Formats: sequence, structure tokens, C-alpha cells
Amino acid sequence: MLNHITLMGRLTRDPELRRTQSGTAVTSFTLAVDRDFKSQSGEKETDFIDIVAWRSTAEFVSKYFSKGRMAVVEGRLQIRDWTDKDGGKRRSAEVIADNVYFGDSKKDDQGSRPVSRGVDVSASDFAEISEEDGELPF
Amino acid sequence: MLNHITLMGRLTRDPELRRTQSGTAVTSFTLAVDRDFKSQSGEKETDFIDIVAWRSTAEFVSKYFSKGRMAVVEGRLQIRDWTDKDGGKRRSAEVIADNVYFGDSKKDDQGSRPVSRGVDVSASDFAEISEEDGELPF
Amino acid sequence: MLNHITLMGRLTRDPELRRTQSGTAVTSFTLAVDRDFKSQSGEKETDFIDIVAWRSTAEFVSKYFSKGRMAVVEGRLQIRDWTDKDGGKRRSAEVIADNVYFGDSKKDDQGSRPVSRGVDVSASDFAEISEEDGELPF
Amino acid sequence: MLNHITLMGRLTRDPELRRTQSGTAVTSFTLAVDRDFKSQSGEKETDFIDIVAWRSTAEFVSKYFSKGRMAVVEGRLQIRDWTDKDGGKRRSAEVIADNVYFGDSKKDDQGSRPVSRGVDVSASDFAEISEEDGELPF
DNA sequence: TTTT
DNA sequence: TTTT
Repeated sequence: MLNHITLMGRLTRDPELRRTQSGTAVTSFTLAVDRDFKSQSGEKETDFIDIVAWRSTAEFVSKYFSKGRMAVVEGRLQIRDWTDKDGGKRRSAEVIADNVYFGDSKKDDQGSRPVSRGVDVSASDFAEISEEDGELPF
Repeated sequence: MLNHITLMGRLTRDPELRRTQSGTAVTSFTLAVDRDFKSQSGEKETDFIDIVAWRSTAEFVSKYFSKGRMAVVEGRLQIRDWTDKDGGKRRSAEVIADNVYFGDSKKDDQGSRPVSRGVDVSASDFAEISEEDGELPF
Repeated sequence: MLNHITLMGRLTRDPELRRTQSGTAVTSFTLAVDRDFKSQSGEKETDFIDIVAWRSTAEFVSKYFSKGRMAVVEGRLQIRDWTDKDGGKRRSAEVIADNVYFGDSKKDDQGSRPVSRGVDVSASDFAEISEEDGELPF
Repeated sequence: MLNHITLMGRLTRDPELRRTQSGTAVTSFTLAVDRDFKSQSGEKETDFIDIVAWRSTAEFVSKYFSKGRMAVVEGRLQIRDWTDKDGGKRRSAEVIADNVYFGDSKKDDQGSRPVSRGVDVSASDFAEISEEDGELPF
């Protein structure tokens, strides 16, 4: 049945490429999607939406996207029930991504990508990157 | 930010119209949205997706939709964090409906609607209801 | 690039199944999509949107849809430039359908389908066709 | 009826803000939307899709978008029939934009915007404009 | 007709 | 938890 969602938002962390036992590529990440209105307290509200991508889409995302980048995601909403370690019933909502597009320009995060890829960085490097992030124009 | 979802599925129960303290109409229901593929065990898989509608959309849905009817819903996916009665952190995914359309034809549930509304109807009552239906502006 | 459209409307005629020289199935039809508002003159306004479907989608549509049926179409908008027989430059907009769903119920057009296929049918033929319909896998 | 399209592409020219006789703001522009596949000849294919925006969306677009910028557009597909100056029947497809989002980052077209606005600017003017941009609420 |  |  028809189930199609389009989202635009920023990745809250670097996506990690994993593989199933049979070797299928899969990655998951969270998109911070701002609501257009502010709450009564005047605060910006944001939905943190979990995304899962498989196969070539997973490889594309984990290769070219990193924390803070804006992404446009097309996919399908799935609801998954599971049991937590205390035996509690839990429910997750995930968007299974069919297509992921860049929502900003590459230059923005030049230099940040290698770091975000798990390279050993010192605190001072990190501070620099934070400042650079502060200059993002949105 | 862009956040748009379109779903098609059947209501799992009758929607109930409620009102906030300030009198705003609101209704919630669940849509059973079949996945297009079957699981390895050969079973059909279905996502049960919670929908919330406000104001005139809430009134429209609670008036004309009932359990089992097929609906097409356009809206926005929101994630809501809350605490359950045991103090556990919970997360809900809800689609806030902007528009809801019929996805099947009125005749389908002839007879079921009055019952689902809790009204005891006879065949003659039923004719009346049909006429009333004929006045829907679409 | 992202290009996704979802439409709901009625077929203005029966879709005809055709084949390319290489045998690929293709069908085209027009969807009458009402606008939600009326014009100043109070008339209903309708967009007549051309749809093209290929391969299994074409076969599905031409087999199960007919004039007057409500359909939900997911696809991609394409613009095609061509030259008319007088040498005039023309531009067409077509939605290339990825998925087509029923937007009403089968019973609605019982009896209309055989006629709309241009076949002269008697009541007994009609019963057969109804049985055939009963075998649809959804 | 359901009629929702989401597009991503580049503006082929600067949008011009116009006004109806009654003063309503309106702008139109064309989005170049690449298809994901290449034609048999190996050439990239692109759909040039006409967009119309009204009121505050028109003002937003004409203020902040210019030729070459990537945009994400949500809207509705409308078909308009009209007669050309030779009396020929013509048909246009237009997307009436509800929402328009940036699909790339501001820095990309720094320098092109002031020019594209037809304003004669010096380097110092440009600095001012940058500051003003910094106050955009997104 | 856009752009990387 | 829906339905054919």
C-alpha cells in the first residue's frame, strides 16, 4: 500500500556502515527535522527521525554524508515492535530510505569529514571544528 | 523543514472525537498499512501507524470514517517523547494529518457504519443514512 | 534528482495496452483530479493529468482499471517537447507511474467494465467476469 | 483531491516578483530537474518544470533565490489550457508551490545574488547584504 | 533553459 | 490492531 515520506534535515551523527551476516550493507542515522513553528515557550521544536538505508543507498550515505550535513530523504515509514532488556515492550518508527540527496553544498563541511570518520583527533582540532560548524548559515 | 508523508490503509477502529480543554477538536486512529512484500515465513506484514487529526479534519474523520474503511492520509511525521507510568522513557511516532481522503467506496461498509456508531438501525433507517450520505459535498 | 508526485482522481477513459516495437508493455490514460476549491464562477475545477505506465504497471492498469474508476498514482513528472503535424512546437507534461492503487471499491463499477471494454456482453458473460474479479490477489 | 509533488532542481533564471492588479505577489520560475538515468545516446536528460508561487512564498523566493540555486519545492500540479496568439490551443503544466526550501548552501552563489537582483553594488554593499542574510530565521 |  |  501507498507509504511514502519525504524529509529534509541534518544528520545528528556520522552514519556507520554495517553488514548483515549475509553481507548486505546497511546503515542507520538520525535526521533532525525542524518543525516550522515554535512552541509556546518560544523554543524551536525538532523531530529526531531514525532512518535506515540498505545496499547501495547505505554505501552512498556512509561514504558521502556526515554529522551536520543536510540531507533530503525519500522512503517508507515502518513500525517495528521489539522487547528491551528488561522485557518491556517497545515500538520504533523508522524510515527505510529509498533515495538520499544532498540538501546543502559540499564545501560546507570540508575538513570535517575525515575527523568524523573516526580519525584520532586532539581536543584542539575538535574545538576548531566546532567553531567552523558554528558558521553554518542555517 | 520538509516533512511530508502520504499513507493508504484501513482504520483499525472507529475514530473518537475528543476536545482539548480549550475546545479544539482532535481525533486519533491507527492505520493498518500493508507492506508490499511478504516476510520469509510467507506472512503478510503490516505497519500500524498512529494518526492524529485536528480541528475540521478531526471532525471530518470522526464523522465519515469508521473501522475497516480505507483512507488516504497526507500529513507530517512527528516524534513525541513521554514517560510511562513506571517512569520509563517512551517514544511515539505520530502522523499529524493535514488531509484525509476516502480510499474505498461508501457502499462497502453499508450497514457497518451505523453499528460502529453504536446506533441500532433497521433497514429503513439505513435508507435515510444513504440520503444523508448523498449530501456530502464531494 | 527528487521528483515525486502522488495523485488521486478518476480515469477519463479506459486505458489501452500497447507495446513498443521491442515488445515492452505501455499504457497511457488521463486522470481527472479535482481541485479543492471552486472558481469564482462557482464551478468545480479539474486538472486532467496524463499518466504513462510501463511494463507490469501497464499490464496491471490496463487489466484492472477502466473509465470512471478512482485511482491513486505515484510517479514522476516529465516534460516532453515534440513537434505537431503543422510544425508547431508543443510541450507535454506526463506523470510516469511507478505505482497505481485502487482508490475506490470493485463493486462500484460492476457492469461498467465489460461495456467500457467495448465488448458486447450479456448477463451471463457478466457473471463470469465477476468470478474472474474474485481472483484478484488483493 | 490528493495532488502533491516534491521536486528538487536548479533555477534556470532569477525569479521576478510581479503583482496582480489587486496587489497579490506572484512569481514564476523554471526548475531544471535532472533525471536519474542517461538517454541511450549517453546524454543527461533534464525536465524543465514551471513553478508558480503566490503571496509570501513568492516574496520569499524572489528575495532569496536566484539563477543556478538548488531548490526543493513542494506543491500541486495544475494543467492550464490557453490560446496562443495564432489561435492555437496550448496546454501548460505548472506546479503551484506551497513551500520552497534551499537545496544548497548560501556561500555557493555569493556575488551572483546582488548582480542578479539588478542592483549596482560595490564591495561594501555586499558586506551589508551578507550581514542581513545572517539574520534569516532558519 | 540549470548545475557539478 | 485493519481488510479482500
